[in-house]
Amino acid sequence: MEKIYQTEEEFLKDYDASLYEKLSITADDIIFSIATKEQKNYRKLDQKVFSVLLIKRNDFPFKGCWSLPGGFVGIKETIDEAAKRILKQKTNLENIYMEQLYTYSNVDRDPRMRVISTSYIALIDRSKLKDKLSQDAAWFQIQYTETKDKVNVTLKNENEQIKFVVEKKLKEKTTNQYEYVIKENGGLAFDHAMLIVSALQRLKNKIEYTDIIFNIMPEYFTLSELQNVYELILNKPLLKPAFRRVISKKVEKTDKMLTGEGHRPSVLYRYKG
Amino acid sequence: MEKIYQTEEEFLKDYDASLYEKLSITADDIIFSIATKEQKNYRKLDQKVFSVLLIKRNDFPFKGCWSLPGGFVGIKETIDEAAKRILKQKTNLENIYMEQLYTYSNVDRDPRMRVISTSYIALIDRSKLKDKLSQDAAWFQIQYTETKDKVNVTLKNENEQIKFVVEKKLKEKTTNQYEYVIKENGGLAFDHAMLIVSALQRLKNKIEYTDIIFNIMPEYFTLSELQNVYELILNKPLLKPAFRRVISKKVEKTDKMLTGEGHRPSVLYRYKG
DNA sequence: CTAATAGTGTCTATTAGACAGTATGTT
DNA sequence: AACATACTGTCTAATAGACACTATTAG
Repeated sequence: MEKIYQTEEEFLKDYDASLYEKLSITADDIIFSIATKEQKNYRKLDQKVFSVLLIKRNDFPFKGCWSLPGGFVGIKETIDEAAKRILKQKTNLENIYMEQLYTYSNVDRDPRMRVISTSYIALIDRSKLKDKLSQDAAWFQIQYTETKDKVNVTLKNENEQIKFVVEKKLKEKTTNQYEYVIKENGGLAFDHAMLIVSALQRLKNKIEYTDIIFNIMPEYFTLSELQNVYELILNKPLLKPAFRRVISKKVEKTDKMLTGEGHRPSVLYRYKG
Repeated sequence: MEKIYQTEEEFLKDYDASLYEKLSITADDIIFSIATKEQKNYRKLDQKVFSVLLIKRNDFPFKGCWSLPGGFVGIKETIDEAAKRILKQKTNLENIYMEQLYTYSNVDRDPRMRVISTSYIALIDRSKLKDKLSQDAAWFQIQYTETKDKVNVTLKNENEQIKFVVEKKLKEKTTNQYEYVIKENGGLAFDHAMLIVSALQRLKNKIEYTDIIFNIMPEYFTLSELQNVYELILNKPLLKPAFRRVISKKVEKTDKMLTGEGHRPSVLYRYKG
């Protein structure tokens, strides 16, 4: 016969937490940053490069594959804390912009067992990155093309190239929400090709109506550099006068200049928080 | 000595899933809808009412308190499926607009044990609600006022009134993200006051740049009704000509009219998907 | 006729798109 | 000098804000 509890205290004392089936949860970080690639022509501006951090897996499953940095959430830890801990392990950085993206719960995401994964976007200003990356980690340049129903992504580092294709399926027309289905995963672990595309899309959207971009920029930057980063992430060219008009509300001039570039120097700006 | 695995298959066969500490996950639904309250003055338009569905808890913890509909996610079920199952249990509705909101993982959210909760927003067009609600469920009208750093919410049904206050703490200035901290929870279970405020904010944002509102509207509606719903959710009046100009891209005229209202009849429109 | 809402016209202010021009440091 | 980029001016098109007006029905 079931016992009738009169008070919450009494109930909690007897509560058997093992009654419910449990599962494991991981945090996966999609860490983006901007790097600078020097140009050979002394007159040309240095090119900006948009990249994501990947980890070479040292264990099964997917041993030897590249994957997003991730790990199990401890029993006394929030998912946010786990996401930050993983970021710190790989980059030795703290106080970095992070945002929860989505919680994925497909039953067969992980071949080992039932694992739910919450993904986080992190944006790193590389000038803060003083220490070396953890030795299993590497930056991969992101280049992508997008059509109405497909995203093609190429990730490159000095030695390797990963290409994958994700299909966009309209899930909800009222809100333009898509479901992303991996068509070719290019050897990436788990469903990480999909997580990267989701993160890219989120970043691309947010860049249009928030100031999120300043988290990936160094403290001082020229307006051309800033425009360049916008263009890289949005994947389309912007008109200079319009860009300057709009961005001028968000930034402030400093008395610093960027000189020695083989052409007219430019004023350095700063985010007007 | 640790065994060295040569193939993934071999590794998976031996993998002991119990090695990692596990936890439970619940799905919580924040179900919004619009109802119509008849006016006494025959000339006046019926008033729209914005509401959320709450459940009277029949078990500890928080026995007797109102809470959001929620429940544990099964081991063979995705969180999305759980969220839909819960919605169906309480409203007998399927194919309803649902969207994942956030995953909360504070260690002490639930007094019983470590529980992580993923919240979902659902929008219901009440004309689809043919069956009675489950007997522990009730609609509560939402009214709220908002300042720079606080949200005051009143939930009302025929017999009861729940008032709660949630503080807004700016978490990230670049993206205007807030952390919500419950100041008075008005007797709601768990951290549900906070979940309701988060969902309200998300809805309020999305209504401005998506067509999400049409999920809460019946198939045919007048532009005044639609404007009324916008105003209820945004909590601010809109100018009629501007509203009509903008909304005209999203809706189409039908040949139906709404008559018998004590004044000039109005054309019924439909969402132009 | 009147109350109440439906629906339109228009003026102005603001913002976005496009292009052409001028300015300036480095080699 | 010439190259490459910095930076500005201005015209036009599109959009948003504000207000006043006309139109139509039930009672």
